[in-house]
Amino acid sequence: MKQSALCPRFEKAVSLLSQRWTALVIYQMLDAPQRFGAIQSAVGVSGKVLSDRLKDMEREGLVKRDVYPETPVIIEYSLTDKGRSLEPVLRDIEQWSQDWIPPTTSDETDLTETHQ
Amino acid sequence: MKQSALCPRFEKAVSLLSQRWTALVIYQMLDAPQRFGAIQSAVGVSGKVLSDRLKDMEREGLVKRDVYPETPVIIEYSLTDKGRSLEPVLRDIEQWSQDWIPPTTSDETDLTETHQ
DNA sequence: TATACTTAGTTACATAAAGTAATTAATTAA
DNA sequence: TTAATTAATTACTTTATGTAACTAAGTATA
Repeated sequence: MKQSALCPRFEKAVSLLSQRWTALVIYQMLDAPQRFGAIQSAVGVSGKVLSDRLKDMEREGLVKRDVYPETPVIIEYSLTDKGRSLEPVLRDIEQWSQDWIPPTTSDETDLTETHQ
Repeated sequence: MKQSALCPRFEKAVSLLSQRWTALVIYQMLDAPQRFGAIQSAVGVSGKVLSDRLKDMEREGLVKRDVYPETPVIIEYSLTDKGRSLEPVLRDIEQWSQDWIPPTTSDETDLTETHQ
């Protein structure tokens, strides 16, 4: 049991997005190119896993790594066109979460209700 | 390091969709309610993990499990409204995969090109 | 000059998740 | 009776993720 009847391109896309942290990291980078530490504290991922994930995403052509040889050196991660093209997917997920995930008690500013 | 600055509802939605197999199982069920074995062979997941995943999804209110006491008994899984409401997200991912994931050699019917 | 701090990681180790294969209970078909 | 099917479960292995300490290069501080 290993064969699926699904489109391999779709399966690939899903496997990219279901790597833990990948979607959150891309979402975070929609705002602006960012440094390692900024991404790390924004999404709450460990250094080890973020390091792995950024390498994966670079290999997949979703993220670009730029080294600015200032002093001290600045390493900045940004989305490629391919990475940025996931924005609609992430916005849909964001909207869905507002519609269907109940607010937590700390979300006190919410006035609208979720379904279900 | 464990705190993130992201919306907890969005984080929850992402964590649901980044559970391995969850998106593929929902996608598969968009067609029709289905039995365990049909889902299993359509998406190529092991029985153990599918069993876990269906329980998770039931607990999250995405999937409904119906027992038809025919003989032999038929157990059918279907999407709830909440589960079905993920369809636009999955269609976006599907479209993205067509636009950005290169076809495999076995995708010989493709005439269009991907970017990059 | 020595000490501490920051950044962008890496390493070693522990725990959790997923994969594989065999097994089960209920029922049916040969 | 024996074999097959369905919807799982169990035991075991492999992979992924998490945690915490560490590093190298440079900077700031005492």
